[in-house]
Amino acid sequence: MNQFQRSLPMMLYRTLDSVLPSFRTIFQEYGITEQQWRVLRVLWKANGSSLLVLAEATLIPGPSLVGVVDRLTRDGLVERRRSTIDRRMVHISVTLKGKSLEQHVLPRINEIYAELEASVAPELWNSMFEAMDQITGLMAAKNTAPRNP
Amino acid sequence: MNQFQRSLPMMLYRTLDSVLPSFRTIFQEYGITEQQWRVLRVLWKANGSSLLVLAEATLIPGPSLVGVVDRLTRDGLVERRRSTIDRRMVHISVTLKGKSLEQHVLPRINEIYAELEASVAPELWNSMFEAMDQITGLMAAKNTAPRNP
DNA sequence: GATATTTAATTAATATCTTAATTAATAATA
DNA sequence: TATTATTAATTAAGATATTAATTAAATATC
Repeated sequence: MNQFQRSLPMMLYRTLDSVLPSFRTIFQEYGITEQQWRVLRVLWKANGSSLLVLAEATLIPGPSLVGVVDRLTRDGLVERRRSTIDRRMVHISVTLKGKSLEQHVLPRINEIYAELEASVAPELWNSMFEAMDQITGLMAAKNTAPRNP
Repeated sequence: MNQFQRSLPMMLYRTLDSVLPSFRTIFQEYGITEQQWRVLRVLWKANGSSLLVLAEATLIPGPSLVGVVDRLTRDGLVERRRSTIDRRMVHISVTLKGKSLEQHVLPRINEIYAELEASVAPELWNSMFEAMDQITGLMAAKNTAPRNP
């Protein structure tokens, strides 16, 4: 494989492409998308998060998140609530229906997490995470670099 | 950070999110998108590839690739050519305009590849790649598992 | 206290992804 | 050969990404 195929972005894309189908199979059983799962996954632990907080926690860009929450609302899984303290903010909370998915989906997903982790030697797995942490940290610092005033 | 944030998919997404902006800045200078870059990057080395081959090499799904090639054609960077041997196939080749981008874009991108690789200790970098290779290989095997006839 | 600046959410426009279905051509088989 | 199956490309429909602009509310500044 050539330089391009072994570049960091392509390696990351390829790895994602290889692992996502296993998760998607499960999401489809419950009629949700991968992005909807991510939103629910955060709300189960941090119900009532604002859209901005949700965007950061799910890595879903703001403009996309609006649509994701629209469809979750349409399907009766979450509710929008305008903040009374700061009326610019919108809090999202799960409905009973949205909450009830947790006990069904989460165990299945955790199972796959475990399978994946078990498929690589622990030191190798940890090295991979450490490398990604370093890269993410470095790039984040780069994008917060001092700017001309 | 909790279980979810440290899951493999989220780690991969986060890493991609951290490195892609550096590349996109460059692509924008030349008026191309990240996907268009990937197609051109392959064609520069393997001109005349079929759509199917391009899809595999770029990791762009077939239906998306049709649109990407449409816009590359619209912008005069590539051309479609129906195969005379097997008329189901379409060969894509770069125009002079598309070829000329190579010497401008490629060095800039390689520079970033080098910066990224230099930001992590070599053994750690290699471990990360090895881990991703293992995972990709394992999942690929899983999806090629024996099926009931 | 009026104006300017910043922030959270949203909209808009274009591009891409995902899944399923379709079309056209080739290959396989009775 | 006629039929069936397979393959390459495309279309279709809904969901998401990307970038820029907009709206409304809160803060800052004078």
